[in-house]
Amino acid sequence: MKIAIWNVNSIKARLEHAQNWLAATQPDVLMLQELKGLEFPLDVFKAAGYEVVYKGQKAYNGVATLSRTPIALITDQLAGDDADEQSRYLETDINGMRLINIYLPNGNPVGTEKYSYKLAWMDRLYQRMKVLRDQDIPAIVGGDFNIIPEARDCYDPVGWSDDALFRLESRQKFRALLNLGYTDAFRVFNQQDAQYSFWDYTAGCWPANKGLRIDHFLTAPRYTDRLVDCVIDKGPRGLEKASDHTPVILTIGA
DNA sequence: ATGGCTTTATGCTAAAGA
Repeated sequence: MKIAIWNVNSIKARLEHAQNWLAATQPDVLMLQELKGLEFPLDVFKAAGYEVVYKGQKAYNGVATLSRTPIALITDQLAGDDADEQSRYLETDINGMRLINIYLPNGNPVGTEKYSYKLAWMDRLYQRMKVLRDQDIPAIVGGDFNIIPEARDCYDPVGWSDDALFRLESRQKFRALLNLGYTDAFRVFNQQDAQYSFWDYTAGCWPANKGLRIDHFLTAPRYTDRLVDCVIDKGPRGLEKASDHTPVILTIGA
């Protein structure tokens, strides 16, 4: 079973890329982040053979989960803050698998309410992932975590040391998720430096491979045991009018 | 190098992203 994640930075702007990539890659599930709109082009993806559950938002955020088999929506709200109106969370059940699509807040600039929102959001995610673990509901959490886990996941770790994506406080909260028993699936298969999923649009970052690894899959032990592969597909980032993120693909066996 | 691009919006400059 192939499960993919991709921050498309506007589904409207990336519609053609997404269609072409789906047709070429044929994942069973695709979890999209940063739709950047209230509407979602359902018809296009239904015609391609995918069921869609999504939660949009005007201008910002937005997540969608596409599947070739039926999707049941568990919740589109991350527990812990009823006043949170940002569309960043989609928890679904697909064939008995709990799949959670997240767009974790960026958090910059540090020291603002954006940063405290990020940290609080990570605490809420921790609580949810703990509840699922304690209730023996194995989950796969995938998406744009906006977290650089380690120095080898960043082209300039010193320069990024006080950024909300890499500062110690953020990384500690990411490690706390792992220490619940979840695994950063990519690192099961690849120990190399400079394996990035995002490259800034500004001049030279993509050709110079100045990137970040911030799009992740965290797997509960039951799924970690079944991991077959986890790869970054750099292809889409090299296209004209690309998203600044590229897809990551998880393969899981029976 | 001080975001050097890219996207969206009760839009034509500002805000957000990472």
